[in-house]
Amino acid sequence: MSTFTKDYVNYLETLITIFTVDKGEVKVLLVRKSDDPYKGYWILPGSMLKNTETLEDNITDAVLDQTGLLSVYLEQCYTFSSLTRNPEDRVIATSFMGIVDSKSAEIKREERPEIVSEWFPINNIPKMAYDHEEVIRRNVEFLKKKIVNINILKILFPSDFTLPEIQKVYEQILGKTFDRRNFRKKFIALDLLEDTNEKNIGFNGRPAKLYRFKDNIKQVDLF
Amino acid sequence: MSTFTKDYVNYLETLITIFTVDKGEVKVLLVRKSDDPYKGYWILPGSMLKNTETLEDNITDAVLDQTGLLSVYLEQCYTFSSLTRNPEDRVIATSFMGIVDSKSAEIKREERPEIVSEWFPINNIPKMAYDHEEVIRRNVEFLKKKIVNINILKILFPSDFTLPEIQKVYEQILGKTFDRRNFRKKFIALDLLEDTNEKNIGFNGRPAKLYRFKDNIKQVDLF
DNA sequence: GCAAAAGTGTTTTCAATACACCCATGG
DNA sequence: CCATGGGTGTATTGAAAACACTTTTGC
Repeated sequence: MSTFTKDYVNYLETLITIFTVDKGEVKVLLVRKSDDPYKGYWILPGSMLKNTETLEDNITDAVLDQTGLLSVYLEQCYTFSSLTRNPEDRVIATSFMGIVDSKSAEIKREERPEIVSEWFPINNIPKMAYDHEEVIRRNVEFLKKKIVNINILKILFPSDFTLPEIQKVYEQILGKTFDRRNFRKKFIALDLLEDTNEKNIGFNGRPAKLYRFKDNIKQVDLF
Repeated sequence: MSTFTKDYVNYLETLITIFTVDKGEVKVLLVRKSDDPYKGYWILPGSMLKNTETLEDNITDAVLDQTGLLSVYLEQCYTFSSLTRNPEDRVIATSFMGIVDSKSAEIKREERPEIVSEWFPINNIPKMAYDHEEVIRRNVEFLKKKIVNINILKILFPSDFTLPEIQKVYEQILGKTFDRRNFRKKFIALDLLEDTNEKNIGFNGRPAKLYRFKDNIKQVDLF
């Protein structure tokens, strides 16, 4: 560990793990690092905190700059302060969890082709720079606690969706499986859904019914 | 808002809300501020982070210095970055929640009479400096989520305790009441308790049975 | 018509709740 | 003996879990 240039912290950075659901898979958004150290490795979006901004302002701007995404749902997760997490300088990192629906994600990508970010399934994370793999792991744990909340589901599924889709998302994030009949029974009993009277055609097997969330739903926790 | 001396953060500080249970009451440990600004107001223990330490090391040392308490159970809660939270400089604060049993707390106080800290019931917090009242509020919310975990109970009640005592702690922290019979039934069904065959004599009414936690108990959540 | 995935209903089990009386101590 | 607080048992309710067959589509 090199000596630091002053007594108190040099830098505080933000990092964010943005989640989405793409074709039934839960994915996170990563950026490829183009310079040393860790050139070619992947990193989480984020930036150094300036004295004129809050952590939340900073990460909101960084997300727009580095991923093109606007209006991502944000929650602060954890602050990492290991002395060895950055080999060059003393950098503390505050991590956030972000949520965005896949349609918004796609639109932004088309508008900003220069962005070198990519979505990775949470079970198939590439080689990460610094301690970012640990940061992702902790943010996934954080999401596990939050996914029971209906608000996050509403962000992941702003438009029509099927019950099997939502069930698969729960199964990936919570790491367990549910009985289809019991899952449906419980979800419908919550009285959050509106039947669109449409079907999810074009796939194998019997088409699933499409639902959407009702407008004014109370804040409830599932599971 | 004054201008800052450089682009990146000047200071990162730690703050801790230490909880204990004293005669059935849930309390937090506060320190009286002896200099301006906010002279005479109360503050949370904590200190400025140096480049040679982690947040966790820093808060552990600060707790020992400022309160005399050793071996406090720690969990990081939240990082506060409002531009106006400190009127003198840009200071970011990472807050921790701490837990200590009342017997350890008392012993340390007797050994360190110069310490100017005091325990306050969580429903009767004095005038706090800076944004420390908000920090306490958020840390109490954090404790609410954690008190369901048996490990924290084991720290609060290392030695013999009665079921009505534990029930009262839950009621204070969660802010609701429980039926005595159902609380007891549920707690005993968890198979965490060992009957000491002793009674809590010297109080009004029928003496309560004294219990202790079994040695090798699995990690479970109540409620 | 067959493979693939979705929809549906019933029974059982267990935890949560509601509730009233008796017991042990201090004063 | 009485006030105070602690201990105990039962009945009800509701949610969770276990479980098998039928339906609709694509090919």
